Amino acid sequence: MPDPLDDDRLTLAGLLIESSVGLRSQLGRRLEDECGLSLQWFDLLIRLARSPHHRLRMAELAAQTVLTPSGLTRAVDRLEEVGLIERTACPSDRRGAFAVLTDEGLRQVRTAVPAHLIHLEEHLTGVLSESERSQLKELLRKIRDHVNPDARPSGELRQFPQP
Amino acid sequence: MPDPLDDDRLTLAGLLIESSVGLRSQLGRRLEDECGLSLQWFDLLIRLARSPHHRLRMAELAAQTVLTPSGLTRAVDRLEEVGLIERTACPSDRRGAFAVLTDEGLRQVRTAVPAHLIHLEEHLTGVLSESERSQLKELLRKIRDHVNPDARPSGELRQFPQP
DNA sequence: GGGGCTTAGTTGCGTGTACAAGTACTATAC
DNA sequence: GTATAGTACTTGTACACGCAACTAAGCCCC
Repeated sequence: MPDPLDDDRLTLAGLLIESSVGLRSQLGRRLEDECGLSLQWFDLLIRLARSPHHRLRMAELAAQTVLTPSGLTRAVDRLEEVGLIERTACPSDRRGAFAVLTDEGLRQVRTAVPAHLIHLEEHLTGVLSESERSQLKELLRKIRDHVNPDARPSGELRQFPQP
Repeated sequence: MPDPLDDDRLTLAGLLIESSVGLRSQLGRRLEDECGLSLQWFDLLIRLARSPHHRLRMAELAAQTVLTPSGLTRAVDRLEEVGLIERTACPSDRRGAFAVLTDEGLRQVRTAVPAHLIHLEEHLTGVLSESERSQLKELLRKIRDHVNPDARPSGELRQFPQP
């Protein structure tokens, strides 16, 4: 009788989590050192940068990221304080708010992205062949779609309804 | 000229992080509801359970988990308070401390693991075929070993020097 | 058009975390 | 053998996060 403590699925889950946490910490350190942006901020900024008009509703942004709506509110507060994003009211729904990238915010993302791509290459894609990368992408997409179906775009540009 | 914002590597990194975060939040919720253990605690307990004599040096445990030494100290404090683990002095190095699973701690892990395996099956391995699982495992192992070479065992039982 | 119900976002509060400084011990050098 | 450097862990402090409760606005339906 095999000990359930040795189950293979535990290993797989452990590897997934360790890879991700390890990668995050490496990328975060590099980005912080070289661009003065936390990974969290960079993540929010780049998602806005990739969206039409450089803006997204708070709820959409929250769904795409690691944050709860509450966490996003504070994060956006901080980003607004340093002038990288702004809030604007939604004309068609007065409850809603858009987070909009400022010019300075866009400038910072565009500066940070090339550095980030280098880090990515060093810490992630560098150890994988072309075909491994696409294998991994498909496998992870399955998992992501299953555990968090709301978080569609993370590179896959989806069709946003124009605001 | 392709926009660097659309680079494929960003997608891959995003998928990895989203998968892991999504999985963690699903697993954490289930485990909390059904076993009264946070994923953090479960992670610590299971690592001890898989180690010889059900014990590990604080530094080793910290390296294997998501925590810094400081974070681990508090986490172990809390686990000690509820009687799931204990600290014992290291005879050969009086600076060091072992975290040791108590009988109650071991009991709780052994109770939680079967439930956790079911959750794992539902949220992770269920969407993958046998061959996809082993593909994914090898890919992730490469990444994990690259981003966090200290975190060897997460299923791969390594040979510990006997204390 | 005024009750109920839902949704979008924000705030109060407790908890958990990391960073940096501190303590106690070990190892190295001379 | 004693000064110096390094290691293993712990504490002080500050901050970011999630949960739950709240406000405000939209939606429905009679």
